[in-house]
Amino acid sequence: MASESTYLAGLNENQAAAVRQIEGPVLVIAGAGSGKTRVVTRRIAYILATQKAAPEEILAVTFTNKAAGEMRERVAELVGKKNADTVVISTFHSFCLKILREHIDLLGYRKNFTIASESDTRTLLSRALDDIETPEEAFSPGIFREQISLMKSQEKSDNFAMAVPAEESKEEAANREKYESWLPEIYDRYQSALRAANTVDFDDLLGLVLRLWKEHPEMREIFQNKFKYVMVDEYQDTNTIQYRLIQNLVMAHKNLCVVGDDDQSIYGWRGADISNILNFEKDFPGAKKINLGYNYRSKEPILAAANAVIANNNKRIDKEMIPQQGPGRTLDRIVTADEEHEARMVLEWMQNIQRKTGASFDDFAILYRSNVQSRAHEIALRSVGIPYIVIGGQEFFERAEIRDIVSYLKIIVNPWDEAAFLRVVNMPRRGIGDKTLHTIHDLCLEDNLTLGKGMAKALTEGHITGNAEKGIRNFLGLMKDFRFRFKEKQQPLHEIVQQLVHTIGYRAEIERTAKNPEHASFRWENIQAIVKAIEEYENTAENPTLGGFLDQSSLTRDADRFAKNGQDRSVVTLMTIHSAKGLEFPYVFLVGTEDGIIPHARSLRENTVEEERRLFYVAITRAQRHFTLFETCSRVKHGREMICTPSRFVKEIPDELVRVRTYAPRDVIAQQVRENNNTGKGKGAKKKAAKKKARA
DNA sequence: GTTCCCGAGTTTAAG
DNA sequence: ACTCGGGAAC
Repeated sequence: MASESTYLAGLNENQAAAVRQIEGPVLVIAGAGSGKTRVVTRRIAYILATQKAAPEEILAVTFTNKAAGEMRERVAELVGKKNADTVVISTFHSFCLKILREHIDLLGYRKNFTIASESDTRTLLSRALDDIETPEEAFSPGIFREQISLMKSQEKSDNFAMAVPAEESKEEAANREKYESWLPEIYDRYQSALRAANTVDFDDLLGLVLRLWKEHPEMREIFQNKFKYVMVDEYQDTNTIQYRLIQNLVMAHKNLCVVGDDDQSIYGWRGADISNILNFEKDFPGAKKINLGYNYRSKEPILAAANAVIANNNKRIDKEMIPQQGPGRTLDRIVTADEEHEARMVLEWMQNIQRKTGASFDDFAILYRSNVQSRAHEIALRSVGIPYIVIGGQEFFERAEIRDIVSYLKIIVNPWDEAAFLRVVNMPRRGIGDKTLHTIHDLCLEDNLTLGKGMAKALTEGHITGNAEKGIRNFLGLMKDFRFRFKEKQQPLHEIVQQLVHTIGYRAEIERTAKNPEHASFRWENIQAIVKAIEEYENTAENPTLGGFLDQSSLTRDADRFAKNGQDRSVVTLMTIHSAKGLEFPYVFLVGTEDGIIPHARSLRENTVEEERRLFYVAITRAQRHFTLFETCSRVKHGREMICTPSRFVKEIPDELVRVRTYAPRDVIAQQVRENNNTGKGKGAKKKAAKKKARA
């Protein structure tokens, strides 16, 4: 192990101060591009060098797997792989999952619990809604799901008040009150359903650890003693539960270093509480506050634009990043006619830059506010054969066929998993429909039975007959058989899964339901990919089990996967601004810079424009060399063509920092949109022809 | 009486 | 892509 001073080399004064200050509470304000990861990784190495803690006594918590992976890699460069692998570097969710796997029985769950995916929670909520007394009212499960998640992440399981929008009509207020009045019952039913199914949702993962520590203080002590130094990355994004977890953990020694930037707090919608970072010095009296202050990433105009925009926020720590990369090209703002035109201009612009600079595809990122925006750009890129990768959006583990197989595996691991059961009990179809499922469900509710017992009862008491009975028996037999095979461990996991796919006749099912042969082979390839993924897991995990694979896949999105493995060839990256946080690219294109896109329409209703501005700030600060804004004059939303106005944030960038290039006359296009919408049928060739003229 | 199939309208962001 | 509602098919 090198001496302590080794790890201070090459750092600026404040960075070094943050590394050296290992005792007591420390708040590091790490603006965009300030060398945050460098500071955290050096700090870990520094602590090790002082020999005040062993690697396994240091905990670093991040929000994403990607951040954890990168941190681990860079710690390894400093102190070697063996040490780096022993330091506990983990996301909140996987940290908590590990604890629950060992101790959840103290809370009355079984240790083979499964993690409910987002769609699982939707299934359970829909069921709960079916069960309530007044079915004539139309409820959207999504609103309950959102609200329940928010309540859980803010640790307010008894406060059912929903947020009141800035401007709320009488009708909206009545609607909100209707939801509020049902919320306690729905919450209760949903939570019982999760519990009965021996499943936990993502929020429970954190909440249950907190409960464990509260109800079993000796458990908390174990972890308090284990971790002598704790670090939290992206502290501005912590929600109340995460805040309480960290507080509980460091209570005794207060050796806590949090790193964050209030200007990059963009997860308020999922319960992140920016006051956690704003109040840190109050929470931890005597805390050292260190502002990293210098930006090593972006050229001057980029940073100047970002600084100017973010200055319009009221709730923030006043600060301005100081550029270290020298002067550069001003920003460009490209005004286009519609989405297609925008996508073509992105191509043209990219090729321009490539011709002038020789930049590779890897150097470009196309960022957008919402995943739906990616479609137009994918089509355009494909049309000219430019390789690209879309991060996020429809992810591998979210695909229907993958979820089917995963659901089978979940039931094998956890026979009570109702959401998984509902998904596949009739897939491929076994003649089990709504009626049969309701019969079973009602029996379970009535006598408080588990799924398996309810089914057994339904069969023995003759509630289910004919095809449905055959189907259920068939399904139960199948589960029993495969549960046995997995338990025996005579073959590798992936081979048994392959057999499962074969036994249920999934290939035929795909052929039968696919719209065309290409679709069928695509879906079949996905199935092969998951078998491959299991094989890969078996080859890398220390003690591979089916449950272990499920845990891993529940907490990993393929965005992380791609980031880790890297790509052999150079590709353009497409992703949301949210997924781009923490990344940097020489050339960044932000598309759809219109009011209603960013700031998102919903944020205008709900009065959360400051968070949207931070999002815009995050987008700008991803760029190293050059930043380009793209906007359109018209856009099809919900099947109707709409006139767009430039994002208010674009107007907040000082004129001298932007060069505007208009490739479509806004007023002419607005007029056309009005005409098209008036005549009713504006879609198709006619409209496109008119647009082409406008551009010419 | 159930289950199956098809077309319609809709989706803020992530672990 | 996913959920719904109506109507055909079993």
